[in-house]
Amino acid sequence: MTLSVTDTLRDERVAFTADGDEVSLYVCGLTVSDDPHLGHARLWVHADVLHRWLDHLGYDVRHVENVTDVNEKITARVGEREDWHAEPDVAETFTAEIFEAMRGLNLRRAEVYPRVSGHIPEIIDLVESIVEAGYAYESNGSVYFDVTAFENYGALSNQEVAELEAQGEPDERSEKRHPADFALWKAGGVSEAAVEEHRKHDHDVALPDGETWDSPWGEGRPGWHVECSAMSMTHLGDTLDVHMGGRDLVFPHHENEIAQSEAATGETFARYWLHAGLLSMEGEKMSSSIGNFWTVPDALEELGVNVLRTFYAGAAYRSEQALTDETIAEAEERWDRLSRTYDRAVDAVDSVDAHTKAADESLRSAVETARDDFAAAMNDDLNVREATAALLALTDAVNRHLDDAATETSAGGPEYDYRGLRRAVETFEELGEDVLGLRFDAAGPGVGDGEVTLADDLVDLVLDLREAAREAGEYERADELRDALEDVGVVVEDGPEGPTYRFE
RNA sequence: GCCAAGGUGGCAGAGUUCGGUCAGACGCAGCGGCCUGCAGAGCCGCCCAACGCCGGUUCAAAUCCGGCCCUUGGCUCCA
Repeated sequence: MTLSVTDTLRDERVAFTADGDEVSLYVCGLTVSDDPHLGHARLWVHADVLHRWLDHLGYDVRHVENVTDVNEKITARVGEREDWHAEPDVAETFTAEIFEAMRGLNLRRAEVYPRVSGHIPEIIDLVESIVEAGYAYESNGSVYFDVTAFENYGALSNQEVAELEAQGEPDERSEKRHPADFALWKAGGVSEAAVEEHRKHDHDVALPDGETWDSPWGEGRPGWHVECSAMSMTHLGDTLDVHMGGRDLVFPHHENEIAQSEAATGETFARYWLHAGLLSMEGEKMSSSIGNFWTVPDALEELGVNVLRTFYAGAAYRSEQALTDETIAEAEERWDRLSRTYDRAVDAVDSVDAHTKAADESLRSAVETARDDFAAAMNDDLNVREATAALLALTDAVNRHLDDAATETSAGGPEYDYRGLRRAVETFEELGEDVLGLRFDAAGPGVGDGEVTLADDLVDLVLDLREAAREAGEYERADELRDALEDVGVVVEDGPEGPTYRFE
């Protein structure tokens, strides 16, 4: 059983292979001009799950994710805050924010997060190589890629060069030989028009023109597309294994990356192109420019990392996914079900009855089935919903076993299948935590982890009073206590072994 | 206009690579039962129900081919 993925360039499902144990993964990262939102997080999480699954399969993953910190949208925000004196100040603010968001999402760290501002010499070298190879030309201090010179231009997005319309700003189009040629190096600073266009608020600061760097063609700024080529080849070599990004980047960004990189090296740029579907909200894609977005910090605060990641695991990476109240509610239910069952199983394994030897063959075979189904689903183009379904099927078996063990017990307490339960717990941890990136140990949103001791004691105190009332048949009094606890966010559930509670 | 991705039950969402094992999973919502003092959680069952439309290939099509309609994305910054 091997991993297969959907490759955009070949436009089909293909078997994934790597030379040796190492896999290079490049994820098209963010332009740090705004808060990261749940659309960005969707790509991050799916890339993270791929990273984790490759780890699980025994590969050594070399993961690189760029940070675009040179961009006219960033320049446009200079002066919006008092400490934003220049482009790097704005970039620094949002870079810090995305790193924090990534930590909150429980993402495996990339090996390196290269920044454009730290790779200007590499970018200039790459542009020079492209010019020398005859695929680019200088015009008024700018350098443009000649799309007619690159035979396979359009292969990724299935477009004919003749059909393509002009790219770039109107004032640079006259410098191009073909309207679809795109800038590798732009002369001068950011144009006033570009800053005006991206400016969100009126403020008094004079229009900034952004950072510029010296180059063989004079002062200027790198083109957007060439940055990714330069940074990925710098850190991962001429050919990388997996290039991942949002579907909205297929054209022109990724098309141009292929053209630039392969023009310069003559080598295949990326062996597999994976594109994540977009996240929609109210029928449109979630987008900073449309304004229909939910920021990652806000969503983490409100839902927690587990509900979010369960939500993302509800649809395949390459599909579109809708964010609605219903789909969020579904994710909450799915996560609750997983975590409640996990907690029950852990409690049983840790209980004084854990040493009992009763073997439940249906539990044990359910665990192995879940593991097989999970792996099959992941290998099938990272079908995370099917993989989650395998874990949910396991919750059925675990709960059934726990129910049976509790009811069929004779004198000495429930008879758990210790080995079976332990294997189930390990399965939740290996597949749910290590692969899907869930955190069974993490408290829900709004509840700190380290400070529950006093709260626990107080809840226990109230529950003791309630149990006394129940034993005395004073159910009205008992229900009052339960309602009072619920009012402060403690949900009480009676079970065969007495009441349990959880914080909401 | 050109390119791409889609259109599957009340919702959401797999399946299309390799036509039959699929008018199927998982889940949400809903209904019934067990359990419970009640509730919740859990378990069991139900949900008579859907493959955008038209045509074609085939013994057989959600899956392949052709045409059409609709949605979303890209062609300008975009994960």
